This record gives sequence, structure tokens and C-alpha cells, in this order.
Amino acid sequence: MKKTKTEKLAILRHSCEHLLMQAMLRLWPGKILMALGPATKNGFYADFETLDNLKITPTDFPKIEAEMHKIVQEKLLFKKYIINTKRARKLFANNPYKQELIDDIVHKKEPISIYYTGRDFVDLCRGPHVQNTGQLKHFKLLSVAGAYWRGSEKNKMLTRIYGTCFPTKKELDTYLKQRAEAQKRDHRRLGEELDLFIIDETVGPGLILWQPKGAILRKIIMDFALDTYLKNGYQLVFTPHIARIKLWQQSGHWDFYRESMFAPFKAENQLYSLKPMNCPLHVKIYNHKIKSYRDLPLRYTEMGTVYRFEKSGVLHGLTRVRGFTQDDAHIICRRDQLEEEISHALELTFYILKTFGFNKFKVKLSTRDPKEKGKFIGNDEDWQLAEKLLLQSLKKNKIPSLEEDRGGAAFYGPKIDVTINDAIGREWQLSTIQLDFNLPSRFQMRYIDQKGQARQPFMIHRALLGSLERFIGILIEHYAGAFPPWLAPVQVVILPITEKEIGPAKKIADQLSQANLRYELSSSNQTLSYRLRQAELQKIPYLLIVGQREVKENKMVLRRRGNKEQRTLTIKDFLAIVNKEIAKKKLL
RNA sequence: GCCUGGGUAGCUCAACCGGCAGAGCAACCCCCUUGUAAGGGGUAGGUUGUGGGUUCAAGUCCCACCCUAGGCUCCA
Repeated sequence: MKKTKTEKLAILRHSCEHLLMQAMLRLWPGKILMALGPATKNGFYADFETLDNLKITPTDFPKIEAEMHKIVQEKLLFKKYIINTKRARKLFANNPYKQELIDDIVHKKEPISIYYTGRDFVDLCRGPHVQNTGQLKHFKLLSVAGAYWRGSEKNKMLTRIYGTCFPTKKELDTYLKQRAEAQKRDHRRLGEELDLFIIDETVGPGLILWQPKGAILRKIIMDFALDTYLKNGYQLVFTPHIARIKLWQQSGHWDFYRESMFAPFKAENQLYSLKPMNCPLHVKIYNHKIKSYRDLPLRYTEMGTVYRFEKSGVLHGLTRVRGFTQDDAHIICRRDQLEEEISHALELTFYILKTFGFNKFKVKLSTRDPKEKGKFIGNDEDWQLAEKLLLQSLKKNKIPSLEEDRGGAAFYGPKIDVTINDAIGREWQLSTIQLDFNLPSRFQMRYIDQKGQARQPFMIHRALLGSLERFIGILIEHYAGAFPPWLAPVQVVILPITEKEIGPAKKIADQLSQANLRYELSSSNQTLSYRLRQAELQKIPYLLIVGQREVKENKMVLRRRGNKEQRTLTIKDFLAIVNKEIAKKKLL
């Protein structure tokens, strides 16, 4: 059977992992205990335990790589042997990890195969491998990290080396360039360079301080989302950041998610906690007055700030934080309204995401695994109905690529997750639409139906941007900080060439201000070159240059970010261009 | 939370085996009046993450804690 390109790459990389282990064992004989190492999407990794306090750091990489290249020169054959259990046990007698793997193979009644490269290296391995080590010329070790044996927190922490390998030098170089490009786009770095946000140690980890430029960006995004929701039949609500523990006990969060909540605090003998979710507060608003079937659907939306006690090791810039604001909404509806509400939420999702410049989506439907009873609440009938409705809405919206994750549902109901691809192809999960059977029952939500009987409504949770913090982090990386004009914190910079033009420049500024544009006047006593460079580094979309020639004609020179072409025009023409481009939103 | 790095001026980073803490950018002042991605000169800026310890002497060695990077686990 012919192998696909991905399969071939995986074989190459897995072989490279053997090469890495062989080099390690040659460099530190008796001090490395191999665990395992597979190929991954972009490379491979090798897990091992180090003995006698040996520590491997990236400073060792050149040495290890040199040793690997030596083995490549030797062109050792990858030789496969099938052996019996007894021999396998003996061969790896000193290695508890290999013994455990042998247990598994024996249990599965599979043949035990080993691969030799040269006389000094053998590993338990299913293969396949490339023919000889001479084929592994283009590799690079990337990082070192800790990883639990078999991925379980209860097990020992091993050392892991990540690396990658390609058939040609060109492909390796391209990959390394892409990695560097991702680093250049890192929102933490750009956040500093563009003065968007900071995280202050004294304020606390995972807590974002928005600087003026980041704050205006956040406001534009928030306003756009809220306006869209209000236009689409949602109602705005506001709820506090803290609530009594009683509320979280009733909602179930106290029992299920206490460890992710900030510890409660006392006031007047009552315990309060920061809210980890907005839902129970929206439920309280719903429950305040008795509702008729005619009132439904009700769609409460809020830019709700929540606080979750994320473990310190998982915090990351804007994308994983402890305090964040969700573009949250809860739709409370009758059973006969569910399908339309879900469809509507989906349509809105795609509209919003497309406006922000994301055009490639993946949709995942997470359902219940009926075998895992106890993991999910609610009755079979509700689950079947909910899953059916979600599926129907997805079909109706002609979703391009649909995955199903059986058993991936929340304990309270099935959900739809939307993942986007950013400009350099990375995937991020953003939107979520979830059905909830839990809260309506726990809070005894009711409405009165046509026959005068109290009935329990259905509830849909949905957040389309997810968290504003995370969304902005992703947006920064998607655009590499060069936001389209409608989002750019500063849209226009005015550059008078000398002090003589400051007067005319100010007049232009007034007109930009009246046109509601965000601008800066760059009038420092620096050379034009210097100021142009600053404007480019700040990734400002429009640069307006004003010198004597322009003043005479009552015009100015327009230049665009990252583009040396320019034209001379009047303020009127400029405003017409800008307004048109801003109205297009996602473009540029 | 766990593993391995790291924390030095506002930012990015240097300082050998323990021996006077240093540079670029930014800031401020002065000169230049600028025509398309860094003009020139000067000034100021530090309890080296925090607390303890070893030493004649600690940015450097030891202990604890905080923060941070890459991962692992987690992510309702």
C-alpha cells in the first residue's frame, strides 16, 4: 500500500526520535532511562527519566545534535526483530517504563517487535522506520519540558525533548521560519510594543490592565458585539461581580467547581464569592416575575466579567486569565422555539466571526455518551431531543465541516463549539452554544402555558467571542497587530514636516476629530524619517504628511501602512476613502 | 499544582571561577527645521523579584516564597 505524505513524515520523525535517544544514550551512558516518544503533528518528542541528577537543558542541544549528525554519517540500518515476552523482559530488564509497555502489548496479544540501529541501540517499537539513519539529515531540537509518564498527574514527571525533522533542508527552514513568524505575532510581545495591555505582578497574575489603546480596541469590539445582539432581539442586563455562596450552592457550581472559584469572603456574617459565571444571575432576573409563554423567548445578554481561579501554570497572556469578560447571553425559550433559537445563534456566530476577519471554521457537536450514565444529568428524552435539534440546526445552516465528540457534552447538556483558523493557520476555539437542563430545574424556572399550567423552559447559554480578553489576544495574533481601520486604536497619524506646518496639521486634526476618527499628531522635533518609522512600528493604517507644497494647495500626502505608494489629496477625498474602508469593516 | 529555564534601569539585554552593576532603545534638556523606516550632543535613571542565610566581599553560592517562559495536567 502506498503511504501518504503525512504517514511518511510520521515515519521519518519517529525514526528521528530513535536517533535522538541513541545520541542521548551515547552522550550520557547509564544516566538516561528511555520512556517513549512518538511523532506529533509538527515533529516528535522523546520522554525519558534522567538519573544521578543529570539535567538536560537547551544549552545541551548543540552537543546532542552534533552526536545525532555523527550517527547520521554512520548510516545505520533500522533492523526489526520479533521477539518473545521472555526475551523482551530481559532486554529491557532495567527499564520499568518498557516493562509497563510490554505488559500492555502482552495484554493486547500483539507481537513484540524491537528495532536496532547499530549494535548499541535498541528500542521497543512497532515501527515502521526509514531504512537507515542516513536519511535523517534535516532535524532540529526545539525545546525541553517536563511531562508526566503516560500523561497522568499521578505519575512521575519525566523530561521531554521536542524536535522536528523534514525530508529536505528547505522544508525544515520553512518550518523554522513559520515558528519565528508565530513568535513575532505573539500577543504578549505586541501588547507591549503597541501599548495595549499590561499584567502587573502586584495586581496579580492573570489580571489584565488595559492601557488606553487596548481599552479603545476592547470598547470597539464590545460595542459592535452588543449592538449586534440588541439588533437581534437580545435584551441588555447587568449583574454584580460578587454574590452570596448560597447562590452558587443552588446553581451547583459550589459542589462541582469550587476549586476553580476564588475563596469566599465574609461580610456581615454572610459568605460571598466572586462570580465564575453569569448564568445564575440571569436566571434570578428571569425568575423575579412570573412569565407567560407569550414572553418567550427571552434573550438576556451581558458583557459579564467573571473570575476563575485558574492554576498558576496554565495562565498565558490574554488567552488564559483569571478575570475576564464574556459576551455572554442566556436564551430562555419553549421547546417549540429551541430549533429556531439555536439556528439564530449559529447565524449570529458566523456573522460576528466573519466581520472580525475569520473565514475558516470548524464546528464540533459535543453529545452525551449514553454509556457513561452518571456523568450527565437530565432524562433520555430531553437529551435525545436536544441533540436532534442541535444537529438539525447545524444541517440547516449548511455547516462546512462538522465533527462529533461523543461524550464531550457538558454535564448539563449538549453543545456546539466553533473553532476558527487564524492568518497563519492555527486553530482556536471561540464560540460555544450550549443547552442546559440543569439550571432550569435547580432554580425551578417556570412559565405559564396556554392551558394555565406551569412548565419548565429550556435554556441556551451562548458566548460568541468567548472571552473578550482571549478574543483580543487571538485577534492581535491574527492581524499581527496591524488591525483593519475600523479596529485600529489609532487610525490616522498626521505628520507635519516642519514646525511651520503644525498649524495646518491641527486644522486637519480638527476635521478628523469631527469625523470621529482616532488620530495622533506627530509633531515632535524629530526628523520625518524617524516619525514615519515610529508610525509604521505602531502599525497605524493611514499616514498623512503635510509639507509646504501641500499647504499651498490645501492638500496632503496619504500613505498607507506597509506601503510606499502615496497620493496627494484633499481632506474631503481622504475622509471619503477612510469612511468607505471603515464601513467595509473586515477588509484591508 | 508538577518539570525545566528565567527575573538586572520604563523596554530589550550584558556583567568570566564570588571582587567598584553596564549598553542600546525610550524619557528629559540642548543643537539641527527636517520631504518618506532610526540626525547629533548631553542629563537623569538601580535596595539586581521578595525575605532569610553563607562569606572579608553576593547580581553571582544556599533555603523559602512571589512572578514569568516552554511544556505536562486542567480548562465548567
